[in-house]
Amino acid sequence: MRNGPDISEVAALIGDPGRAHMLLALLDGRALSAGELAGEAGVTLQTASGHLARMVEAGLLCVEKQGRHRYFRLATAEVAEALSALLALADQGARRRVRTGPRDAAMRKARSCYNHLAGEMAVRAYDSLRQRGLIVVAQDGLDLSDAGHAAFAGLGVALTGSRKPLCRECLDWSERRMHLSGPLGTGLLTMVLDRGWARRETGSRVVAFTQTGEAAFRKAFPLTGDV
Amino acid sequence: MRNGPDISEVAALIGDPGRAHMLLALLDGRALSAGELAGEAGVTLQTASGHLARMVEAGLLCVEKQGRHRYFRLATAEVAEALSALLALADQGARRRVRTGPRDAAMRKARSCYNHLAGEMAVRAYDSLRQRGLIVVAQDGLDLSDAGHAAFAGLGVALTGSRKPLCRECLDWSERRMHLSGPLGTGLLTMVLDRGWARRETGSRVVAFTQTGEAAFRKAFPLTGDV
DNA sequence: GGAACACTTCGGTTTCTGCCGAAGCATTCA
DNA sequence: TGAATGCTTCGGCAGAAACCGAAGTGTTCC
Repeated sequence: MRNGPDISEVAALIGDPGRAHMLLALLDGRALSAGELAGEAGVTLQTASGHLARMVEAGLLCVEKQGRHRYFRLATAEVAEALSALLALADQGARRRVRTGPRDAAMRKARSCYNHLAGEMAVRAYDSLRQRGLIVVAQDGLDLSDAGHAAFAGLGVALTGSRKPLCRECLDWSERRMHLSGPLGTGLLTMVLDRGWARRETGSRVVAFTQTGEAAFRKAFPLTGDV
Repeated sequence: MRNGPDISEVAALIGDPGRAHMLLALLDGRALSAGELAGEAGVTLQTASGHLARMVEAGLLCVEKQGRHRYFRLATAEVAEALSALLALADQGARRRVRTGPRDAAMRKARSCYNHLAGEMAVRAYDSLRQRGLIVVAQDGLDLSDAGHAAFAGLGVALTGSRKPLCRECLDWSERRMHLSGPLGTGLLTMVLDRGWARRETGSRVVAFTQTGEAAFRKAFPLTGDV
């Protein structure tokens, strides 16, 4: 008998295997059509349609109509954060029986989260920026210092548009550390892909770095203690 | 059709209104008996017992047997984090219809989260410590600098025990900012209560500061820009 | 216009699970 | 030892919802 927002409604929505599959498929930030999501969840189109309608109604997803397709994506960064937190929980629960497989190694190293970079490489970038004073704690979140602006301009990351909530922190479920999200995190991911330092693995959230790409990334985001 | 940890299982568990009520009741970090939790959820004892058994089995809760009572508490900080993330989601969903009531003002100002302090006051303490260089980004999380150790000793916060993951960051669902968790966050909360700067409001997570207590807190954790 | 396609809505079946009454353990107190 | 208390287990019921077949809406292509 308590007031306040009702967790159980959202949680129950995520609590259906079909819907959970769809949400996880969208966690990399891309927009997928209803048909693709139905295939992902392993249900028929009409079942998926019902699920999607409910998730849009609840504010978990947003829709973009394009011709005879309807593309769905996660509505807000909060949704991605909640999913990440639940992933960490489920992971912790499963960790008792099985050891993390070799397939997960690539996921731990680098993957896309919502629309930014996550994993070891993302945490490295975050720590490097913090250490070098390129991002600083501001009144409402993190802010990019002047030197930081210069550094990102040098890397070819465009940071136009509203610069108010330029960068945010996001908890990393494999590293249990913070990494960058927000426009800055998004710009970082697109930069890495544009430069060919890494490419998305089809059908998964893995972001696979090339050997030279990883070296370039490490050089761009040095940490004290590096060789 | 995907591998990886199964979110839906945990989410479905949290997705039942009764279980969600119990979990939220435990979010302040205290241990409650099965009977108290049954009352909280508004169900009979035998129903609650089933719910609790399932949540323990899933690793959401842990039990401590004491005489003929069984006390339940959240198993890990990850559970509290996931609940906070879901709270943020549910809050965002509800924000469309109703405006946040006056009762919520106290919650926003200060409340207990798991076993540490959250809300505006907690964010202030975190920012102050960051600004003054008393906590620094370390290899695996945050670390307390030597000056930080001295400062906390001066405040009477005991920091014995394993000092490895001394402080962690935790996302604040009302402020959307980081605040302290971990031993340091716990110590902060107990210090505030011990000194009589604030007291827990019975039956809620609100931590109510006294007028002098708030002034003392603000003095102990100054921010540039203060009067 | 008609066919193909992407998706939604409707209706009915089936499965799941939350719920409580009753009975069963375990612990404490007299 | 017996009664009271706190909690768990069992069994059956009732409501919810996930699912798919079939039919309907809107868009594109020929």
